[in-house]
Amino acid sequence: MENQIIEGKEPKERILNAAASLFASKGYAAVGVREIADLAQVNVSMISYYFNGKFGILKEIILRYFQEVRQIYEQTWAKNLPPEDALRTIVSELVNLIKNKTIFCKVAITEMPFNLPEFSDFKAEVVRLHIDYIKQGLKLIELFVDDPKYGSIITPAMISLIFSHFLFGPLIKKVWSVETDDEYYDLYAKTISTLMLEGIMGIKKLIEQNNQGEQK
Amino acid sequence: MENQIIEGKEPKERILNAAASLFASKGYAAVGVREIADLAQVNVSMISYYFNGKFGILKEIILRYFQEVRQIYEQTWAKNLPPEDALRTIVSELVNLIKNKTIFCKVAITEMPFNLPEFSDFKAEVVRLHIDYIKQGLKLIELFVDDPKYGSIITPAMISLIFSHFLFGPLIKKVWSVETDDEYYDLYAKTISTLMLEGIMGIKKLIEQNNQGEQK
DNA sequence: AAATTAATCAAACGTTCGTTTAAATTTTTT
DNA sequence: AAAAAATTTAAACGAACGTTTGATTAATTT
Repeated sequence: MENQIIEGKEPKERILNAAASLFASKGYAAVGVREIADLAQVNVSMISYYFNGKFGILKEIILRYFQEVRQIYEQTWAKNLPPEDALRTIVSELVNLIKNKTIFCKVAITEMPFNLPEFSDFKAEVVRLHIDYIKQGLKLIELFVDDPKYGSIITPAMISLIFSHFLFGPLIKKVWSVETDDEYYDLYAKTISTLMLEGIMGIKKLIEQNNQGEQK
Repeated sequence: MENQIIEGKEPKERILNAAASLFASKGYAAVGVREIADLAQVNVSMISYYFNGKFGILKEIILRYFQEVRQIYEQTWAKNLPPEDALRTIVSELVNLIKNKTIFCKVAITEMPFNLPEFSDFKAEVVRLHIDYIKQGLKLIELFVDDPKYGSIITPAMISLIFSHFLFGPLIKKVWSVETDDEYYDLYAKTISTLMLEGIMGIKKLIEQNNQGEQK
């Protein structure tokens, strides 16, 4: 992930892209505003001018991420697909989103587990803002396995599966090198969705076996 | 994740625990040494005395994590289990490790995607140090699906599955609340390993179907 | 008990942090 | 063309950063 000088475009977009690149590489808190300004080739006070401060950049990135994800969900629901196809489509579209906007998505997802004070409030607000389609996503899982306990396990699992290559892939890269072209990401999406679906079917079977065991 | 004042024990352990708690909550870079010292009830210069500085704490945490994981792998190989049982055991043991040492494991795993300069060298060294059992872990996946492309997808997927509840669970908690007792984590381990195994079997089938398709 | 080592402490160091301020410059509007 | 608005700039602010330093205290060794 090279931190190339961000050229062209408007200063605001340059700041956003520079910051995203740096946040994805080092994490939000480890990046200073002067570093962002240098990379974006702007004056440091422009960060306050355009984004009301450093945190404003992070907010913008995360809002954009959630907006993109929302769009994918909404477009998939609009197709009225059967559950399996819906899940495959969502996974495929999400992988595509992450592939095309790796940096933005990585920033959003890697800041999720942290509870910085100012960030907590914002995170709660974003979840509230998007709660409708998050719930619809959960309902999709419930079409397969209708039990909150399993749902609460499977939903985070699905998120992390989709992101797994982008978060942990580089670490494993030390062991082998695989060409990550478009074909790879197609295979990735197919593999992840297969893993999800077959896994969920296996869990469903497990539950049914347990229920039969309990009826005897 | 409450940042309780860390009492008792030796100062060194108190610093370690305080730091781990704060790193897990906010990320390494967002935590200052004075905050750690306050929480651990020590003088700030003791961080340099005992750990040679802030980064030394992070190194210690990550080394301990990898050591624990290594132990799990080694104990599992020593049992000479069939592949399915081996995978289930590893998942179950890893989930248990993370449950019991959530904070330490979370710190280790959430810093993985970042490339802080001093951290990159250390990360590369840790991977080199543990490369033998990392490779054995990859071989376990290859017993199911013997193709580097799939292996390079499935292995990060397995890591992220195991951690999914601990990273993204709190976010989903806004939607529903589930009692996370010991029974929950047993179910979690069983669900994750089932999802993995059934998913891998599904991918295996997919590959075989593709190979049959290519032979015609 | 005295000497040595280890642990703890307060203060300081040099640097960096994000934000603010007011002036200068550029762009847009009248 | 002049006025207003927007953008950019350099400098400064107050705070925080991680580490170092040397003194003090406590623990261990002789």
